[in-house]
Amino acid sequence: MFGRGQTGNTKLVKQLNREGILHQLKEKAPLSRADLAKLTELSRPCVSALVDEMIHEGLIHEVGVGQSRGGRKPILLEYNSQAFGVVGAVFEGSTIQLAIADLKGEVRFQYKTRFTQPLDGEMAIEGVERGLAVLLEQSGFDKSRLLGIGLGLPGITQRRDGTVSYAPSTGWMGLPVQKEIEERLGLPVIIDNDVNLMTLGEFYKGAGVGCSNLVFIYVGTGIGAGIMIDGQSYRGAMEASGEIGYMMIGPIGKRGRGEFGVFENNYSVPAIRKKARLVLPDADESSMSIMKQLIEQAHQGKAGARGLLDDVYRHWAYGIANIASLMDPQLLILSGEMVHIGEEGVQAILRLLSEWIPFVPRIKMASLGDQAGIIGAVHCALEAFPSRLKGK
Amino acid sequence: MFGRGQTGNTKLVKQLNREGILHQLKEKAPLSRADLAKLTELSRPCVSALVDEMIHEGLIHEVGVGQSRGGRKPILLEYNSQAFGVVGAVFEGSTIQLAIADLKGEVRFQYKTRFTQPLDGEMAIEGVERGLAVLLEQSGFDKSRLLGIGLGLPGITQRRDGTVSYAPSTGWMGLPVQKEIEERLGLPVIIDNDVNLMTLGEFYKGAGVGCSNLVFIYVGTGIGAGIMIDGQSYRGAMEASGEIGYMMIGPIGKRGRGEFGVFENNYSVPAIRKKARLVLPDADESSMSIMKQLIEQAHQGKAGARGLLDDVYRHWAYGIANIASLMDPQLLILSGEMVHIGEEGVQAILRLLSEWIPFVPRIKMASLGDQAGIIGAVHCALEAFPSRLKGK
DNA sequence: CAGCCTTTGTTAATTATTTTAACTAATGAA
DNA sequence: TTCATTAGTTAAAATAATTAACAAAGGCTG
Repeated sequence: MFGRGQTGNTKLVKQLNREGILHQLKEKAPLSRADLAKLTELSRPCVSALVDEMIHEGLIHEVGVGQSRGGRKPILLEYNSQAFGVVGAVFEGSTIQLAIADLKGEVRFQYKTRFTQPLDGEMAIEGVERGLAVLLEQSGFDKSRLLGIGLGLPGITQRRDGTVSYAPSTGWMGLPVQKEIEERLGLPVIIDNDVNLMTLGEFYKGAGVGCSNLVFIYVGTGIGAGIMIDGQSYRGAMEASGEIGYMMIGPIGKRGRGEFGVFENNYSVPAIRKKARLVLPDADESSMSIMKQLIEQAHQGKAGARGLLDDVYRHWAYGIANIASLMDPQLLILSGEMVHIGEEGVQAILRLLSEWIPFVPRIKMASLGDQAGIIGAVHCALEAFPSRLKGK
Repeated sequence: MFGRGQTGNTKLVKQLNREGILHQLKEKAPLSRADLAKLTELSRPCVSALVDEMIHEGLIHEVGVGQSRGGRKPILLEYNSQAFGVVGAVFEGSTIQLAIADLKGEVRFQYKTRFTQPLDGEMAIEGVERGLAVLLEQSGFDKSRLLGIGLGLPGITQRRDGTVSYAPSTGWMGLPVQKEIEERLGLPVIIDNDVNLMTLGEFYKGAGVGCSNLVFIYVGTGIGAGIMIDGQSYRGAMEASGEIGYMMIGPIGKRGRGEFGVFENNYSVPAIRKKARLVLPDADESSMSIMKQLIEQAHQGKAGARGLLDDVYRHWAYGIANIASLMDPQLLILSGEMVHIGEEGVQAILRLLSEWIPFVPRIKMASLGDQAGIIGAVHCALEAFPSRLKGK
């Protein structure tokens, strides 16, 4: 039934049932006690007792009465998502994003700093400290109501010991980020890879809502993926899953051992930009999306742009085909630079896929933009520091 | 704690605890009641009660007393793995393999038929019926003690409805295998893809023992993979995971839509054999392992063989690199034709991998040979039809 | 608008299961 | 022989769910 030989006692049942009730309330509020009894398949007295207990603890609120369905009017209940809060934080290049969210994961207050230089470890940690202070002050949120911090950063993170184990781009390897920040801020911290958190964000609040089995692909400075299996983030044996920048796609060339991956060297944004320079000497070197430029120029009939565009679609499709054939996900979410290829680009990729693989997955664009990471960070904290432990 | 909002009552706790006790006994028998109390973190009276109940039901046996550890001698208990049995069955090309195993998954009786022609659906079903009859007669095993049948077949199987959804090689698409056999034999049936079952076999009894996070790769007539995540078989959204024969590795060429995959077309056994014919005109066309031949000839200094061998290693390594970068498995198990490459071949592949990816997974050869499938089938049945439900 | 049926929610008794504490049994070592 | 130790059991207490009965509140019908 549950596997892994875990045992339990009546306390476990109670916790399970409390969780069951909260779970329903988070998804389908407002609900009456009677509704909850039906949904959880618990008896009405049991639901009443647990609900009353949780109302006492402040986890649930009564929010008025509902319409009668031919009898006594139901007393509607809602999850008191304001009882506690969590912090989400994301480091990215030279910026730090911070947010305070409620227990539903809705971001209430947000803050962003941009530094003039790429963050080093010390700056980053100090940045979070100062950012949180500002956020608490401006919002008037009480720090004692914060359950913890979910923190996203580039590179491979070891969630267990809270360190960064591999990060060629930032040089933070070996940094004990979690411990440092926990000591400085006096709040529990959970760290995770930035792409994993974007995946979590899209899963809970974006294009992946309602889908328990998906792969999220991000193309930016690097290329990475996040995996949700059975509603749970899959991080791999050494927390290094989703490092698809290392897939063997495109020319292999010569490269230092253990540096950047082949796929990334050929089809990340910087790589495409470099190729574009050869094909489009008059290309816009601004921060404008390289894919938008390519598409525009291809529409104008420029053969070089058309050729490169097709090449990029083809190789991205290789990556997707590899992922789909191995994992058979319910849904694939495209993000980062990929969102700029539009419906036309997706169709081009789907056309290629249908030539190669028998089961073509559903493909959607990411819907949260650059908020995905911070929203994911918030949910990461909610997963790691559930409020129910507070009540006895 | 458990997620997914499931609820329960005291019955659930009891079942959980019974499972916990059985789980320990399956792994570490013989154990005393006191040992079990420590291992399961249940109280001694509780363990005693549950154990006595299961002894009554015939699930557990007392097997004498053990050495005293400074006090009263413990009464040793063992899981009564002979209480019931399961059947494993595998269809492969023109052969049917059948086995009866005990509750530990140890194969007790085995049977194999070879037909002169490739199996069609009707032949296969009749073959299982007759084979089981023979097996029951020869072994004297009582059919009423069989919990069910685990059945492996090539192609993509839908475990839910028990049909074959995709099988270009056998033409069994749409066949309601499960229902047919259940009706004919009066035993519950669970079906699964053959490579998934081999994976399960290696996981429970072979190279993957003790590793909860692995990918199994099979190269034979086709190329396929099986995935274990967190001790559970991962089958994907449409039960089509592990179809790595469709990875984009090697020349793409022209091919009918939705036929065989690119990787498979280039680096499966038939594909390699075809290439070998060009390089080695005097090659042995017998059933001898093509990799053994290649390696032998390469050792004799034949450049053509050496070149093809390196090419095969390189492209298999591409596949492995793709899998490892996406999934970060704890262990990779090589099987089928791959087991013939030996330590030397594995080293060659590992050397390539370490050039391309930062985290090279542990690699092992499959250890069960052609028994992997049938052993997996047996465990598949054990997972699907647990005996504990029998007792009340 | 009175009576009745329905839905919501609570109360009290019952049931299932675990735990705690105390006890018996068996054994090796001093 | 005695004592400390480990194994296993018994009886009472504790926890939490369910069942059955009831109270509260509202709509509908004649």
